Amino acid sequence: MDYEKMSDLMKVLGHPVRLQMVEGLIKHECNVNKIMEKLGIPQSTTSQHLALLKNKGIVSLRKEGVKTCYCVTNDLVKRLMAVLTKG
Amino acid sequence: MDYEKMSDLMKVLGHPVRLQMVEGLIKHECNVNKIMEKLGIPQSTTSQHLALLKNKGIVSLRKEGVKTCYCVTNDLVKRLMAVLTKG
DNA sequence: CCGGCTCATTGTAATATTGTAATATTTGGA
DNA sequence: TCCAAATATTACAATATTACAATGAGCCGG
Repeated sequence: MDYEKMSDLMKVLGHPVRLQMVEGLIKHECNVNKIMEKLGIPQSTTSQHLALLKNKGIVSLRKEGVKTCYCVTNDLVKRLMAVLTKG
Repeated sequence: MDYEKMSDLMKVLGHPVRLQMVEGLIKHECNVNKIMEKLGIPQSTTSQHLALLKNKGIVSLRKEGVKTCYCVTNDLVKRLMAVLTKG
């Protein structure tokens, strides 16, 4: 087991906003505006968290005109979230 | 789902040393000296990480004379680690 | 009671994370 | 081309985390 890599993954999930983002983006993809409205946080903060999730390979994005739609594409993260929501 | 609580849990696992500690302490309980030798880190550092794991309800301890034996008692964490080691 | 062994706590410097405002970029329509 | 909406990036202050040495505290054998 690669502790650096795995702990890095856990660290990204170790923030309430990102955890909520990930939970929502597993259910359905969503653009930045919707996410920031849903979570009630500023646009730059939303964008930064999403950038982090993207860089860690947790979410992927799809451009739809001027909008950017994010969704979770990481299977390991999906399995981890399943454990969290059941427990 | 309590995002604060769950992200807090993930954050604790978001450190390579603690992740390795938890993985080991699921398999068998261990005292501080053994842990620090195994991981090759100073005693105070070891003790601090263990204190954090204890405060977050991830590990429990048992005094055995002058030694302190730690082990993982948190089922949710055990399930999360199972996902990490399989994936 | 003194010694050493085991572990916990504290102090502190270095580093990382976070939140926000300000600014830049990209895109599509008039 | 010019504008506005949507998103990304940057800069920076505030805060949190981290590692380690030093010190403190508890337990036992002699």
